[in-house]
Amino acid sequence: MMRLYNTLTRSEEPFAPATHNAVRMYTCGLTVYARGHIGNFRTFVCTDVLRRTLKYLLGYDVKQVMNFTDVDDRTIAGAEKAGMDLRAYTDQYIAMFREDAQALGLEPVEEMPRATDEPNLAAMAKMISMLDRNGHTYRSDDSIYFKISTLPSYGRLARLDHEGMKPGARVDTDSYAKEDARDFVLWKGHRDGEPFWEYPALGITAGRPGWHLECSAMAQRLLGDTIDIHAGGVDLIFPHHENEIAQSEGATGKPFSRFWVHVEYLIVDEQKMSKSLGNTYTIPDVMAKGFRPSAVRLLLLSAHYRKQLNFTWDSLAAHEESLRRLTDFLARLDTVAGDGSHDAVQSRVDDARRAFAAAMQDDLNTAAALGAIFELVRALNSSIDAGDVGAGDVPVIRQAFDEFDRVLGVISLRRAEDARPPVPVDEIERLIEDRQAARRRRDFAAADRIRQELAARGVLLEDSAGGTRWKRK
RNA sequence: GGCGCCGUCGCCAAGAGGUAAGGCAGAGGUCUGCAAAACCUCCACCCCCGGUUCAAAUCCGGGCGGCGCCUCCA
Repeated sequence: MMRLYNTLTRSEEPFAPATHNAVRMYTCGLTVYARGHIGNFRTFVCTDVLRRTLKYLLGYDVKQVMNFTDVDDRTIAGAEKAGMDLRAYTDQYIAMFREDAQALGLEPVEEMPRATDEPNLAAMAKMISMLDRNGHTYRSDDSIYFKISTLPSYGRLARLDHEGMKPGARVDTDSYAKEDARDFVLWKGHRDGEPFWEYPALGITAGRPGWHLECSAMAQRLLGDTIDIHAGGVDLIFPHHENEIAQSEGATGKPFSRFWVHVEYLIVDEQKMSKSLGNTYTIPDVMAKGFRPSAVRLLLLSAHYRKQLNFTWDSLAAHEESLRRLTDFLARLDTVAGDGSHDAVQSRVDDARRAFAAAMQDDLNTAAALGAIFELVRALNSSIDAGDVGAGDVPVIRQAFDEFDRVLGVISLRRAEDARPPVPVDEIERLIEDRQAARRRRDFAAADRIRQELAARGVLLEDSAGGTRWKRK
């Protein structure tokens, strides 16, 4: 059974879904007022690996919801500034998210709801009316607030004591009128020029949803009252997730999420990467510097998800190299010539599979899992050199790597990139032919020239006994 | 003022009582027309000081240093 750290209890706990074999998982997605940066994507890559571990390693069915926040102060301000309709404005960033998600090999999740989709707004309105009925709300200045004092368990996730945040704590200076500074808004009263919705039958006058409400409502609508895992970045623990719990549990009286999983920050130059600090890099930024998304994915998985990871260009370059080691090894399997199969190889592969699975089940220890893979690579490279690997072993080895990669999703990603080299494949193949002819007539100057020209265009050639292979730089 | 995390080789990073995985970089070697790849060898008393223990990178106490949350934020 997998062990997973639960922020709610601040400890690792054995994880299994509450019902049957199906995991219901919600991930807080992106607010679509700008292109997501690789810090945002750290969370999404980690939750993707969690999802894949649950699915492919543990055999659960996974139903995952990841939302887009497409109505809030920033999206509204951005749309206004751009002179665009809110929906059209946020569409752009959703499209970019999808591009980047694909580039990083994120497996599509089952649902990607937007806050402003009508069924979601209706669900939010319904949730407010449930909170009304349970006495958790009040109205002020056309807005609707959640009254924290009505919910004694408030602050349990973030471990905040109700009185604790006094001197030095910055107080929310929201211009909406609240009875208590710590109360939060469920529904913001309509202001000129802003989009609004209303549900008079439920006593909800013109306005728009507060940020926290959408996640509670959409999670409930699409996954049910109690879900198995709720995930997001550590920065969401407070106030976002705390408030989600207040809303959902205040409305239903049932526990909202059994596990809370939080991914630590990606930092850059020893500071958190965030849009407000202006130190962000996006996938296009990374590609413009000549790096590939697969290397970003590997970098993001190179450290445990609950530890801060300091992003540097040097470490991205290092991961480009280590990924190359992996793909070089897999390419080498094609050249294995010997016959038969070997027990020693099989058991070495089994050891690695066990180590990999154990690491992933140990609170998603991707760094240790990668260690197991690289140890296997060296052992098998060594065995190949010694002639101790036969053609009969190759499928077993490939199967193991397929298994690793279904979970980590990095090798297949790199292979997809490799399949689109900067020089057309038929041209590469023709040049290899030309070069082989030159080598046969021992015209090494001509052969080297061809290799250098291709290298300058981003394609490397490697000679071996079995022939010449090419790869992307 | 309150709460929390972290400090392991030049860089990245596992390990969480039994004597330091892995990747990148580096040095020497084998192989090769050359190059690349690959392999072999080399490359760490785990921030400091105390304590507990037969045994501590791992536990406890105290320092020092870094980061984060309590405000919008993945």
